[in-house]
Amino acid sequence: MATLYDVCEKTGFSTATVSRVINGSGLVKEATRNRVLEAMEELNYRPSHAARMLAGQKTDTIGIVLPVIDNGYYVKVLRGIDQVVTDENLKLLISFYHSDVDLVEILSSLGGERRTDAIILSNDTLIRPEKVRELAGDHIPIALIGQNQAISEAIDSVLIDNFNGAYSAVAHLLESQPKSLLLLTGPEENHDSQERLKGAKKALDDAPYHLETTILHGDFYHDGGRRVFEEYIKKEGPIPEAIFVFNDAMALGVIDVLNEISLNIPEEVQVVGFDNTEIAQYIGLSTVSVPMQQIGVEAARLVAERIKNKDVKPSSVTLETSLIARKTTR
Amino acid sequence: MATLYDVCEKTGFSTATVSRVINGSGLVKEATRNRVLEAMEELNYRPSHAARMLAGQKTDTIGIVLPVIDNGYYVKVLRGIDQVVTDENLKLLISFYHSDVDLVEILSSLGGERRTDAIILSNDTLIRPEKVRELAGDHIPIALIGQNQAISEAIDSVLIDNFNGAYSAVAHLLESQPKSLLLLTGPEENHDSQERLKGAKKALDDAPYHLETTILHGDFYHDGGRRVFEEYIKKEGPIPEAIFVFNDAMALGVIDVLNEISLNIPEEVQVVGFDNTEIAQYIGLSTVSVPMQQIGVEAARLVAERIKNKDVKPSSVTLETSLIARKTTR
DNA sequence: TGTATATATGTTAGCGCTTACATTGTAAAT
DNA sequence: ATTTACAATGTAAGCGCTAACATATATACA
Repeated sequence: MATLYDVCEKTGFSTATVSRVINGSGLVKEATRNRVLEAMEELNYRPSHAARMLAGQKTDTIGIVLPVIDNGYYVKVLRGIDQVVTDENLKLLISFYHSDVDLVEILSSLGGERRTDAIILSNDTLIRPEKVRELAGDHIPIALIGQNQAISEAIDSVLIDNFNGAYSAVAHLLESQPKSLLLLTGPEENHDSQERLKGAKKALDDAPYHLETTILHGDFYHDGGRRVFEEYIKKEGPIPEAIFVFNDAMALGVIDVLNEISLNIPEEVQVVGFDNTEIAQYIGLSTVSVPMQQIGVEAARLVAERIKNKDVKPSSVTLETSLIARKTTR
Repeated sequence: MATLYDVCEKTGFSTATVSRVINGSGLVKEATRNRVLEAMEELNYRPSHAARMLAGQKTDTIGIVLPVIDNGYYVKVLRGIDQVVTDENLKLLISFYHSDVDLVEILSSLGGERRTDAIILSNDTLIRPEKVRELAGDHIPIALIGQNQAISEAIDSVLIDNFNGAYSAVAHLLESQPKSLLLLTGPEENHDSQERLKGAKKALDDAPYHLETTILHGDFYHDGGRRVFEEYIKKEGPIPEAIFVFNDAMALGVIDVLNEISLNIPEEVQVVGFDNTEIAQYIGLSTVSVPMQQIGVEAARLVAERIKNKDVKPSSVTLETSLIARKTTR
């Protein structure tokens, strides 16, 4: 494996000069540059990333930590990140967290060991910002994806407008004046879910008439949503005329149940989800669209910018959500 | 940021000893180890990954290069890889390739610059194995995912049994003795598609009766499959009683068309796909299941093993596929 | 021709670890 | 008490770059 020294030897130039042509920094005579380039080519030379990292104190890579990715959601986020990572000529180090691995361990490995210049943290499990900083080594930029407002003030973050998304979902449902409404939320401690609930309630407050509404708590998973809904209709009897499910996965579960008991959608029951997943598109579920890829883009931009320009106050960008009316609502 | 020297200073031990406790290599007295550990803790010391890479000549990370990942397919592969990566205490560097980026550039950056100890290459775009080796730097283990046999002999690889998957798909279709069969393949130059075609033809050869069969070439995308099928039925008239589509995405397109012209599935037309994607599960598409996560696991194992033990002959593992009969076939 | 000013290149000291090899400590064997 | 054999620790030379600083060379201007 050829080193920079080999290039020096072959061309007769010093390490400084060769380094300059590699990095395009400093002045180098055209002829010199060419001879060096040529030698590099002939030797099939490639700079050692490790050495550059060590000497240059930067890694040219950003880390992303995601919950297990089955979700489909994060794939798009990843795409968005990749977009800017490619543009900025960075690399992407990815870590998943799940029961087996410790978030703490991941963060201190990516940040503390300086494997990455910045971290994008998609944080489902709540974690305090000071803790994040401490772990990651306190000097390295971090951006949070989809975290709550309180944390956002201390750390760069990209949020989605859960409130308005939910608001418009319920408003849409109310257009046809259903007599009863069911809200199937996510886990109670989940921030997205909380915000969506607020938005939904506000829409109810703003409604021109009062309607009976029930709130059920789910877990954001298909089967969980299905089960909760199933149990509810078994015990409580009357099926609501409109249902706002706080994510698409659970909405699919609800629709399964509805189909099984042969209720017509949207004639007898209307359903709106949240996320706009691929399956939602495919089966024509009315839902609130979340700009997943854009989330990735913004998060990556945030940290890429922060790498270049460290001490700026944390900023938080909130991305709009929008209702997509399809076949499960009228 | 504390360095190893700070730990030395604080404890009075030499770099060698401290390094030993960090790496658990060599003999260290229990008392010494404890004092060092303690000092590391107090200083909040974390070894610099860059320095270790440079000194130790290894990166503890493996690279994965994937085509744009929208696919859903690769998410699972990623999960599988993550599984072993977590076990083996490695990190994962991910690169996507698409029109914007050069596979050549990716490989020489991951391998040539020694950012990774090994590379897993999911190779849709054919590339010659010598080329891969050359680019990646010739010294670093590479595993191919889903490449063709010829290449597999020169490089570690994990394959899926396309032939038997397709065979059983067609065999399944033939059970109900349809009078006509349509094969909607992938791109003609695609290796998976070629193998599936072979398997399908063999099943036809082995069939107890002869039936009219048509072959159409698609592109593995939903819309492409839809279009090809639409054009076919417009021109050719008679709808086949059985259709084997070479992947689920296109199968979904076909089913859309079938629904639009109000044909009953599976009564009038049966459809089998390939891949067993999430949507296929959801809508009940009969299909051939590909053990995607397992592919990731095997690929990662292959390279992890190869990192430890370089000069072993390339091996190739082929994973079984299996037919899953659901609602689109009888 | 001398001096200032840019331009082009070289010298060298790290960056923070690992590891071969050298040294010292200590308990068992003679 | 001396040798022997490990066990425990230390010394120091890299690993392959970057970049501050020093130097040399070319061009401009007086």
